[in-house]
Amino acid sequence: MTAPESQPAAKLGCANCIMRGLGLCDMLVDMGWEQPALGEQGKISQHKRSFAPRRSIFHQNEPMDSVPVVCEGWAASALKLSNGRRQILSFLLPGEIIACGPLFEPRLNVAVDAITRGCYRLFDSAQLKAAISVSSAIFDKILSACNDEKNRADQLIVDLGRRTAAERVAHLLLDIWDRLDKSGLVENNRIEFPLRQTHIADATGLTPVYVSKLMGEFHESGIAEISGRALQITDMEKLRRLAA
Amino acid sequence: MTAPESQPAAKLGCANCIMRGLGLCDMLVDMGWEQPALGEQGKISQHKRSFAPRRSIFHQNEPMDSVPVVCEGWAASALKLSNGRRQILSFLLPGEIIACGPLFEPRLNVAVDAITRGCYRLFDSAQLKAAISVSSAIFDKILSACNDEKNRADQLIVDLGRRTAAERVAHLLLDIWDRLDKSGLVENNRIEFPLRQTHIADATGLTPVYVSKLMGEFHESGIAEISGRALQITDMEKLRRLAA
DNA sequence: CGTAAAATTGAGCTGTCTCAATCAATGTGG
DNA sequence: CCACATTGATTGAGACAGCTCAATTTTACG
Repeated sequence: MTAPESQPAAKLGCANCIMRGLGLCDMLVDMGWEQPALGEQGKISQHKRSFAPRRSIFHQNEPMDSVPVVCEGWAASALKLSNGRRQILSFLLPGEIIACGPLFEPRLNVAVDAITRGCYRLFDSAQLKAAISVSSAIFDKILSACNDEKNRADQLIVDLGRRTAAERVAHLLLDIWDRLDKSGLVENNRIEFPLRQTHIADATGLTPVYVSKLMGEFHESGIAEISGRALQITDMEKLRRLAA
Repeated sequence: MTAPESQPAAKLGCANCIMRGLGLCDMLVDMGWEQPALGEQGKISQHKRSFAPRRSIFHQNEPMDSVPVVCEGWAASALKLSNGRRQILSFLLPGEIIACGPLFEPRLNVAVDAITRGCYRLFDSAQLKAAISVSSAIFDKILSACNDEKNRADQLIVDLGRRTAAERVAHLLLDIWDRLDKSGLVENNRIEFPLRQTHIADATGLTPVYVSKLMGEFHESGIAEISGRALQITDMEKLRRLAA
């Protein structure tokens, strides 16, 4: 399925990213990706595809020669084990690079699952690399995005290795909260929050059943609550203290 | 303390790395780091420092404007929590880059602790970046080293989130085994193995006490054994099966 | 409105931790 | 080269955080 695309939509047709001031799309616009220096026409070829909720978007180790970026909707990158278990590595919010891996090797090292409906774009790896070596601004932007990816991975490692279940969940909620906050998506102390408890469990190394119990406790003690498709943090200070 | 350095020692004075065919030092030699194109004199400035066993080498978030590389000895990169717990992110073997972080931000995002005695070198970040943008071979080598870092982090995340204690330990042993094997450092089915059980515990998110019990079981069932400063794998197939 | 997906609840179990004591190994100074 | 000091490993008893299984209710969605 290809989403309808009527107008140029802020050059890249990635209006959403630009609106939200996030990530790669607007970077490529800002950084002059249209310069003739960058190749024939100066265009970095990119395709737009949409995805349906709960569907698999990419399989683990799928061959891939471009860098995928979420434009709308939420997704998760994960690794899957032979016994059917999965570990979510990170939640992918609109505007975020799904994985930098394909810049350096010809495949995607993770699986990507859709959470909501949405769409993504593919930026050709070779052309991106060319752009990187031409513009030191693009170099910095893209590579520090990879670096952020690594830093978040490290944080998750500490969480899983050395924190209790409650701390991990608290951390996850705050992480997502803060990311959306930066894009001005907090309204009335609430954020859109389409994650199911299964997602939280797979991201924190816990069981859905136990996540349910923890969220129940969070609710009881007036810390935070998920309902509808939204998360409300009712006692931020307590939550931050909990996350240590 | 600065280690004595009598001869040029294979250009970079990093004979050990070169001998073992590992990592950054020999890359810089191979890739023509001496080309005049790379700057005044074409030299990437680098300093050599030694470290004592069990000492802290770098503190978390220490300001840093160069990329550190282990030349001799073993070290570990870790994150530390306020409650005194630590999570080891990776073990650093001779020739390996300690962290790519300083290429992209002016500080080291992790703590680094020595395991054995040894030494490391610092390569100036700015000069490295210049080298990267000049040579696409250096670009590929360094950035795919960062990419490997990320891939290993992802593996660790799955381990901590979705595997049992025994599986994690098995994985760790095999990981180190395979890395040393690639450098031809397996002799008589044994490798040098200077890790204490505390290190294994901090890397796997377990307790030293429990690691001791697991290693006891591994020994009992003829799978693997640590003694002296060496690891011997007595039933590789069983161990690999255990690691799933 | 009906069906599938998600959340909740309770009972019982187990993997891993804590605490504490002991023993072995390693390193240090006299 | 020995005696001591320090660091690391082992063992056992008991506790508990988080899991499994299974039944039930709630929510989401075509």
